[in-house]
Amino acid sequence: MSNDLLKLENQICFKIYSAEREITRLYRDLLQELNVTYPQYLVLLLLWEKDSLSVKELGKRLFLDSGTLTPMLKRMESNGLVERKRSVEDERSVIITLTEKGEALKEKAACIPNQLTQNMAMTKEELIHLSHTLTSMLDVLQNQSNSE
Amino acid sequence: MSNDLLKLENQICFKIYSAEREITRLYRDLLQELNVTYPQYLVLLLLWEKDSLSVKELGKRLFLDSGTLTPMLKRMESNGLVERKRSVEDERSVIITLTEKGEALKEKAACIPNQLTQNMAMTKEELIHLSHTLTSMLDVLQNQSNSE
DNA sequence: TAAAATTAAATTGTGTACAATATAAATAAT
DNA sequence: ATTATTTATATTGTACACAATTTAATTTTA
Repeated sequence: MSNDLLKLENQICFKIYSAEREITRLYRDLLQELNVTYPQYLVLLLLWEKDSLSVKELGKRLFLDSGTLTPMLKRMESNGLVERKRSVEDERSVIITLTEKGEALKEKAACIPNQLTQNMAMTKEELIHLSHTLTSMLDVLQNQSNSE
Repeated sequence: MSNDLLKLENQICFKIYSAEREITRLYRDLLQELNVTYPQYLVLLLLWEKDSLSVKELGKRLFLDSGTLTPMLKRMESNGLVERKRSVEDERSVIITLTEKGEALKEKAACIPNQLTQNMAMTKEELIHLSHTLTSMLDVLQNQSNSE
């Protein structure tokens, strides 16, 4: 393999690593008013779409385990955004539901995607192509980690 | 703006967030033998290229501040990979240099980019295009954060 | 040159991530 | 039905990441 290609791949990984932090920073600014972090916002997005999800379901959708989710959901609970209740049918499961305050944040958050897209300053074509590239990359990477 | 576009942008940010973690996981597996993390590997890459860099210089290249670097470099020091010494010319600066052990890891790490590229399973054309897209995105985002 | 401003690291505190392990509930197997 | 296995969370410990503040050294400025 050419040295150029090795360097290129190194650069791409570093760029993805850097891009993730830049995007998190963008969201941090926009989410400051809502007093939530980007991962917490991701949880809210799922709950706004369909309230009442188990920790397991959230973890499956966000690719996060209970070691990350449990303390995060407890923080969201103590901030009054969600409630955590053991499922009646299956006492192993914990069901997360939105409080009124958590539900109400949806309106406040409505402007965020718009602002973010403006900050990213990419054409629709670029966005679509990038999305496709990342999807095929994730398909490969996530299948690797699931089939271990 | 169309709702599709808003959703698309949401998805892209989440994909970048997910891709970063998948790549970190790939590196975690490959770097396990070297007993370093991906951010530590990034520091080593810079030092292997040019030994003796200040914390400030490392932070500038990696977009990390002393709050992240100081404890990380201390861990690398206690693992015997680098040395930390106050600069003689400017006592505010701390200069990081490789130990023999840190220098020796370079050989062991030689196979990593190759293995990683195989795992990413992308064509050279895709890699180049992705690199360009991320570069222009980072140019915009990082200039925003620097010009605040 | 003495005071003010700037700079480079370090420190403190909060919030992810994740490996490894523990715990308790549900399901499968004998 | 009892035991074994699996499953869903929780816990523990390590390592980033970053905002905010502190400390000490260097420059700038009055």
